[in-house]
Amino acid sequence: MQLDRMEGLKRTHYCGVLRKEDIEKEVVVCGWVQRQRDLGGLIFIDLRDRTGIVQLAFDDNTDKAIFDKASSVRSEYVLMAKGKVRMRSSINHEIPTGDIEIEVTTLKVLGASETTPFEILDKSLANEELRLKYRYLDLRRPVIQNNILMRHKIAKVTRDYFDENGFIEIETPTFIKSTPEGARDYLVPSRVHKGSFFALPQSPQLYKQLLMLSGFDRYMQLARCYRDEDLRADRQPEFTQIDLEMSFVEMEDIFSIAEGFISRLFKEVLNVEIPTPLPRLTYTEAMNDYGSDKPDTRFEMKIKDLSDIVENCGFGVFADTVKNGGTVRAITAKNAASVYTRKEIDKLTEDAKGIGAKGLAFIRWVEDTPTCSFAKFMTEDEMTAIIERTGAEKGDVVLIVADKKNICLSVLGALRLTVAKRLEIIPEGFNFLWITEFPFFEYNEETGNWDAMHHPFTSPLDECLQYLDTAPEKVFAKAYDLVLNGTELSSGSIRISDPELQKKMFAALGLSDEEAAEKFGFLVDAYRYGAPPHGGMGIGLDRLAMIMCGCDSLRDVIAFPKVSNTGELMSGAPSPVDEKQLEELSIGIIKSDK
RNA sequence: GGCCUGGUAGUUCAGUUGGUUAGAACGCUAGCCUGUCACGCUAGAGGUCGUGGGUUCGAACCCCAUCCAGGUCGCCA
Repeated sequence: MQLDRMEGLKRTHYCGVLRKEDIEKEVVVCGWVQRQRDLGGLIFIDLRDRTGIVQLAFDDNTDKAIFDKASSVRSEYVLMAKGKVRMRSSINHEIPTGDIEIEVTTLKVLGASETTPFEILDKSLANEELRLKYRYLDLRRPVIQNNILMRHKIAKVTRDYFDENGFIEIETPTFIKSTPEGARDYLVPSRVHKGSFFALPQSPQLYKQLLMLSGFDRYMQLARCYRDEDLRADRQPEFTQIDLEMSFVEMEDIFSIAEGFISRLFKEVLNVEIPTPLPRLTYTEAMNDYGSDKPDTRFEMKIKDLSDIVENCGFGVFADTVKNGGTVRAITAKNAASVYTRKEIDKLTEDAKGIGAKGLAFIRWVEDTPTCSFAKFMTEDEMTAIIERTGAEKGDVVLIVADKKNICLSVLGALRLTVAKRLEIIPEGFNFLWITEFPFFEYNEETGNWDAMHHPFTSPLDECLQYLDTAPEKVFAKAYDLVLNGTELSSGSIRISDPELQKKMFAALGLSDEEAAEKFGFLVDAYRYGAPPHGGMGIGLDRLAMIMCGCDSLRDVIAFPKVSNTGELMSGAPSPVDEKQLEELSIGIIKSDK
């Protein structure tokens, strides 16, 4: 195929912007062929660019040469067309440019295309694996282009907002010192320092804290972050955070900056009003009511504690659990009895067992009186009390888990989501929620140690300081998460700026001075030279874009995403490298039998 | 690493109890067609049934292993 050259021809309009008002104008448009319709003596071509589609018209009687060229054009050819905008003889009400078409006088074929592996349709019929292998074609689809465009708008509004509020964007390094805490690091071998490695940052955490000590006062960055852990629909190994840190602030100041950002962002990008201040729940409330530290509060279905009712009942599973320090709790699924048949509940039970429950007791209220498998062990008063506590009515299903408190709550929290999705009772919309007062310590059953739940630089709540040495479980942190529709969007804290307090925290975590110096030496040193009170947060840009675009997967809002084995299907990364490259780095590959 | 789901034409899928030549739609190619817009009509090409092994007279179908993709648990301070 002989391709044409542009020869000085300039685009005057994007395809999707032409309207009735442009009739009689000479225009030049560029784009890809969505479809060519050859009617015999008449050809129509839908030309597509990132703004939309416009129809090109060719008539056999007007110009035979152009007509023949148009007839040779195939899907996804790249064209440049000059011509006059005119009214269509039959209007297409489905598209914005449906009133007009371009009577083409100059047609240039700038790029030919082989038949694509899948059709470039907005509602693609091809599966994701194929689309990711040919991601550059997938990215031609308007729905994906709109997502990428919205992501751009989000980034733009973010920079505008924080700039207007005195934040300075500062880039922090992406080759940094590896620290053993947290997620697994991606490592980059150093050629100069043989046997030593850089790590890619999991977040700019330490650097942004140092920037506060340097006096930059308000910092933000659209920061690339890396974690070498397994993927999920909402987890990619490389991702972007709206990272920020502020000096001379307390939690409330950070909340109000973040809330101002959220409401501005949703107004500008989606024209949606987010009322502020955003609602808050403490970690303890969230766990007790919803069995999750990132509850989806768009629907109720709160967890109810039945322990006091069943403590002395005749049903051994319940009574023994309570007597052994466990708990018995329930959720009530309204009007679920028709969906959740015996068989369906059995499936739920399997789900529950899969996530750690020993079993699932239930009440399925179909007839006039509630019935359940354990009723024969209960007194009438106990049953009445359970019905009253759970608020169950005819048509409802009550799911009951008896176990250690943390298992019981997390299982019910998971079931709550499963059931709500199945019953389709989750309303549309954007439901923001702060989770506050996280526990500082987390008991590690394997090691018998108390680990930091957030990170060791998180400030404890002032009123908890007295329990540091005596009762770690009573110490809560100035740490907070921002949750949107049940997705953890952001995590942040007020940091410790007092070196003495930091020392105490390291001690409480079982770190000696030497160990602390070894792991965080430069940071600990820095705090000895005048540290302002400061805190901040990191907001997941990808997750935010995903929810704002109404997508279920991060892959839909990332131009070139990774798949579940952390690879990239298009380029085939990661890949083996030359022996020579490894030699320069003094790296050998250990062959494993597995 | 565990569990669940899927892999058949370029694409999306169907494929009965294991039984003759593995089908449909879209796409593609060719021809016809002057107002289409998911154009229409006619004809045609197109398949290692993910891969390897096994059972069987016979496997897309049953068994085992393995690869790939998705979801999820572990993991993600």
